[in-house]
Amino acid sequence: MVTPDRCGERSDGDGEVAAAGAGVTAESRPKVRTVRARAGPSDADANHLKDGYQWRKYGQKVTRDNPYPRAYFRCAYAPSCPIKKKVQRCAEDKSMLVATYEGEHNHDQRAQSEYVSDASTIQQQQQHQQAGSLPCSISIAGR
DNA sequence: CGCCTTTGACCCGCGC
DNA sequence: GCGCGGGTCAAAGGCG
Repeated sequence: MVTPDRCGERSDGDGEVAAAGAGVTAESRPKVRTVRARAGPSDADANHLKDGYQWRKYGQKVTRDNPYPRAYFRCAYAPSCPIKKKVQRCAEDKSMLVATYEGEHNHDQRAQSEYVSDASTIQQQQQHQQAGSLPCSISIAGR
């Protein structure tokens, strides 16, 4: 897809859900990471948004918040993964996808090596996540 | 043969 | 107490 600006929107550190770190403590800051990714008009990006993990779609529902259907994904690589992923489009920008990651992965992230050419890069990505700044791990732009 | 995707229905929780 | 919304699970079909 023509999405060179992979980090065009950046997740500004859970700015959507956590409402910025302004006085936000671990209590008001659940393990929810909201990542905004630019996707093409095609649903292919939303249906197979590969962030480095294997996801299995387990449901789709249309909410009143968004005129577009919201997709629910679970980690298919590790059934015991407590993480949950919700993907929905921007009501104002159908070309933008909002991925909400609830929880953390319970298994190794080696699946990410599929899209990362260097193992050391994985460590950098993990460090970035720990730091709280999501480096736009979405690789939809790679398509 | 295996895995993944899609649709529908059901259930639970919260709000008024 | 009732209603609405959201979320999850299950089954079937299709494709690789």
